[in-house]
Amino acid sequence: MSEVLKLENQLCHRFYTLSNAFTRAYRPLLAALDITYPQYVVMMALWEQDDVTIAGLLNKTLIDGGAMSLILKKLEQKGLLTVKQDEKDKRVKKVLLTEAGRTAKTTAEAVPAQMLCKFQGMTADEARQLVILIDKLQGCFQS
Amino acid sequence: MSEVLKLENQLCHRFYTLSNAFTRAYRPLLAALDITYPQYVVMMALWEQDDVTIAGLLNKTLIDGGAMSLILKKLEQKGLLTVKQDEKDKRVKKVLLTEAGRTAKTTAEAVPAQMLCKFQGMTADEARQLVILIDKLQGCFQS
DNA sequence: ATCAAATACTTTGCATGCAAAATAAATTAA
DNA sequence: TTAATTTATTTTGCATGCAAAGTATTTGAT
Repeated sequence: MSEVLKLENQLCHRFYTLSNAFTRAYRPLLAALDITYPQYVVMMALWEQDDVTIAGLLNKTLIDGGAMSLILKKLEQKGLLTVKQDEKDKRVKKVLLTEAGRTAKTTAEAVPAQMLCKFQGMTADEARQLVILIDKLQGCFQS
Repeated sequence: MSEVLKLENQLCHRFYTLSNAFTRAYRPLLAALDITYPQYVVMMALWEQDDVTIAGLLNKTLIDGGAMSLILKKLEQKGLLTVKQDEKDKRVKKVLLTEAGRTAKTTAEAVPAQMLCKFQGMTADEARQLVILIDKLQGCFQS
């Protein structure tokens, strides 16, 4: 049997599995905010920098463009943000946090610590090393 | 600004991003087989071990149960596998590769090498280290 | 033997992710 | 200036992923 096609030898399958595991693990933690994981990613981007274009959000989050349209509608319905057209360039839309959206950040501050609790099996050094290697892999896709 | 909510500090976002990048990168490579990435995962599992139950496939691939039902239907339509009921326990279904399914493995053998071409930026040692650390992280979710 | 609890799968409803087509507006070229 | 092209965003059609509900079949307990 060829080793190259064995599932346990696939780096891709590890990322597939862990990405899904993260999404599932975040769900209960995000229940207090009533948002999904991708919506949380958008909110994190906005908490860092407000009043950005949708293209800017796409670049930062690397979320699919089609999905972003829906996600922004959902977050707008929940009252966490608003979308306004740019005055100068009517093609462009700017995304702004509402007061509720800014307030939600306080609730969200508790989330990362809760997630970190699950990772007692790893040392801080190992986690740092992991990030370095993943970023190196990430670089392989850009080029 | 609290560092804990910054997107670039999130391990989860790296997995999210890379998992999606893998799926996109596989698409052109799997075009010859006319299957999607999750379908490829199922096929890899079957090429390793044939005549398994659906529960067995779920355990091995960690694909969602609901999704698996659809994926097996698609692969059956494509003529790569068949599903038969177990004689002894009628609740159980066994998944079998067709001759075309087994033949497809030959075509698939070329895929891993093509994917590896993209990772010239990483040394084999770094890749090994990455796998070790990811598996350690994986362990955190099981417990 | 009979009924409740456990198993193995499938179905459903909602939320993306992906690629490609469609819109609308701004920019560039002729 | 007008038409062709580019840019920003949305829409569409298909394929999952997730949780929960639904089915069918077996096993277990009384």
